[in-house]
Amino acid sequence: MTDVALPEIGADVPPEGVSIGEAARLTGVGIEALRYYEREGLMLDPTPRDEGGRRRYHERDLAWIAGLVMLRETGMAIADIRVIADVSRRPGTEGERLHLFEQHRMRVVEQLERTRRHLAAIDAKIAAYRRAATHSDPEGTPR
Amino acid sequence: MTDVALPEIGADVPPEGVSIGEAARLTGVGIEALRYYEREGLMLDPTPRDEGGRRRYHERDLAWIAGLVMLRETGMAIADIRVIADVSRRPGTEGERLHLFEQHRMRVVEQLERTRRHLAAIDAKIAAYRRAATHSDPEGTPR
DNA sequence: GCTTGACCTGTAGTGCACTCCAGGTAGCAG
DNA sequence: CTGCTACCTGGAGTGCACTACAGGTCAAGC
Repeated sequence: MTDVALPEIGADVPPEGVSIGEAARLTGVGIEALRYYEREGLMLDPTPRDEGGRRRYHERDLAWIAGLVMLRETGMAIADIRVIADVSRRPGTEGERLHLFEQHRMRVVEQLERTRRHLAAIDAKIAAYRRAATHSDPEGTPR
Repeated sequence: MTDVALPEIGADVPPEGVSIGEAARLTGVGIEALRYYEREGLMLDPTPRDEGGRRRYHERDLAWIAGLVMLRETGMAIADIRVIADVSRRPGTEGERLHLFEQHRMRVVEQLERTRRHLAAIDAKIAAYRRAATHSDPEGTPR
């Protein structure tokens, strides 16, 4: 699993940019998905092309994609990410963007707490099975 | 918290059980999804019926459904839950079940860490936007 | 000059997890 | 008896996020 933090990719991106294949490798996203994201308007601008019409991803593009990954993996839908991309394209919308991120943050925190509770339940189940395994305990054995 | 093995619903379930509508309300799952889960073999047994052929959910059924919700919300696929349901139906498979839960636990922990890192990234973005908002800082402003 | 590989576009297909629908039954209120 | 509501079945439909494919271009290596 590629470790994609945020703005930084952790690899040197040449000033002429990288190919879509390289971008896929660096971000962990997959070529088809990168084109799909672009089609869906998730990129800030259409990715610039070389003379032959092939996409060239620059450092800021990769950083943005890392942000997309972050939003996707925290459960934001493509349509909602598009909203963020749309406002991010327009200057003077910093307050709006802040609001969107704050909103999303709340959902992520909620989700995190929920998952933590579920993890505790899993731990309880594991503990019960361990007890059942060691001193074969017919009562505490869960289904 | 009385029973460690079976998670609690937090409502009294009458001994004759509850209807599917009530079960949906209590578990938060939705009538169609409950029938779907049963069709897909996620329930331990086919839900018992009353004289008229309508499903009656008892406490242990609701507890099991709560477990399904927990597994689903931690990202386990229906097919994988079916595997758990299948082994849980067969006696003497406690070791196998333990293994399945331990495996899932690892994935959940990984997911949790990933989400925590994403949350930190979101916080960083929010902080940057806040800085940009207060003392209009053209450089540190993120996209 | 030919092949290979990576890329391109536009469109179709896939997998998953539900969700809806048509057409029917059972029990209860008025 | 007549609605009305909640439930039933089998099967079709939906929404989402990709993913695959057909048919083509282009640059580099042999």
